[in-house]
Amino acid sequence: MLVTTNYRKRGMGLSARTDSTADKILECSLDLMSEKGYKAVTMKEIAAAASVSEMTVFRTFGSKQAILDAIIERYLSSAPVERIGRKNFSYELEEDLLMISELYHEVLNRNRKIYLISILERKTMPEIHRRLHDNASKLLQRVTEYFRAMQEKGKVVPGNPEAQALTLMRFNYGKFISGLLLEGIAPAFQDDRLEDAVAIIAKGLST
Amino acid sequence: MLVTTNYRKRGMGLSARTDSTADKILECSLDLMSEKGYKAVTMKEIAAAASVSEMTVFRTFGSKQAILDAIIERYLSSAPVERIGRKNFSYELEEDLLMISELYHEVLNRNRKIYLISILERKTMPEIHRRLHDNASKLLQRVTEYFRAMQEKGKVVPGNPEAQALTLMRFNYGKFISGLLLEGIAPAFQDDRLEDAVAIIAKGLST
DNA sequence: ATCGAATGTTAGTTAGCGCTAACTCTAATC
DNA sequence: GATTAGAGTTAGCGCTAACTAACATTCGAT
Repeated sequence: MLVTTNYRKRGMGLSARTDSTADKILECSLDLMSEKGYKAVTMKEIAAAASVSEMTVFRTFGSKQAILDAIIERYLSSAPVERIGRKNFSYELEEDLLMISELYHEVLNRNRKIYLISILERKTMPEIHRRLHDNASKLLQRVTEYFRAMQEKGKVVPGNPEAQALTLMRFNYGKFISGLLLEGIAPAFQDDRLEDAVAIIAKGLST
Repeated sequence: MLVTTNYRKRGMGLSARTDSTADKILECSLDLMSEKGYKAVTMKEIAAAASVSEMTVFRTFGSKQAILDAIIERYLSSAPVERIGRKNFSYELEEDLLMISELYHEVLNRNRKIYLISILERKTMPEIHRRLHDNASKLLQRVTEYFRAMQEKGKVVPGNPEAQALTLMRFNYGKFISGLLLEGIAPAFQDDRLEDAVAIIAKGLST
């Protein structure tokens, strides 16, 4: 009851005061939770990581769950999928596919840690995962439309445009996730250029 | 000290008795841990899921960690990567890439739940993740060799063969993981044929 | 210099979890 | 029929984590 914590009070208000304490706590919590999962992170750990007393964490956010909520609200940016529109296409296949892929990786990387949390907590808090997925679906739709248009122009091989879009996007997703999950476990590949892979896929799709 | 649990005693012995109790516990633990992560699963839950008393779980495995160990030992099959050898290739590009992709998916799906655990616990127990990764690396090596050979035959476009192999494998990985993580969250795509995507990639790689 | 807000410190409470102990029940084996 | 192994029941120990309360300290703005 009346759990209007300090954080909420400020968060709702005109605020915009620096409040680096809450920031630090959020960032450290994001780091920890994306590594070990919500349940496995303790308030003590969070406090220590943020170089703050445990009490401060409770005073600032009120509860552990509230921290996660704040993280989502703050860091899960409804990515710039909108930036892909007809206007941006050059209708040069390879060029466009590279642009799309780069944008997708930008989105994925921006939400890197959120993605990890969403994977770890996909069963306990499916909303997070669903929100990210919805975003990806929108992007897939746009790319599908693009392929449909390109087929009409005779610049892309006939076929189910959604399947074509999926081929491209799944490659990109696979590249992203494998990199994400292998961080600190295996060394990254050298000479791992996105352009090369996109060129292969573009060639496979061109007429 | 002297923690030779019942399980170990039996596991080491000539055993092979049905022992459906231990089996049930292991299976249910695998399900639960692959959904929520090791830490978030309780012994009570496991016992309930296996329709067994909590004591039985402790008597059978001795500890929670021992259950995870048993799961790994039992279910993490060092996959049939070996089944890909020069012998199996037809050196018809599309045909071979499909065969490779199907095999890869078979391996991934066999270890489905283990994969999930390895993702969830990649920071707390990196060995699991590393073992799976090593396996994938071997497969990647074989595929890389294949592309090198095909380049020599003039059947594949010149270029870094590892990059070419990565393009194929990452697509497959992306397809697998997205399906895995979206289980129960989003509906699967209809008309989602592996052959179509492989055909695109094969075309992109062919001379 | 004073006041007040933000933070620290300390000492709890509560609840759940991993795990143990001791006893009971059941059913197949000898 | 007695033995025994597998499983259940109950009680509880020790610990840790989330969270609370009360008091102390710091420090910048007035």
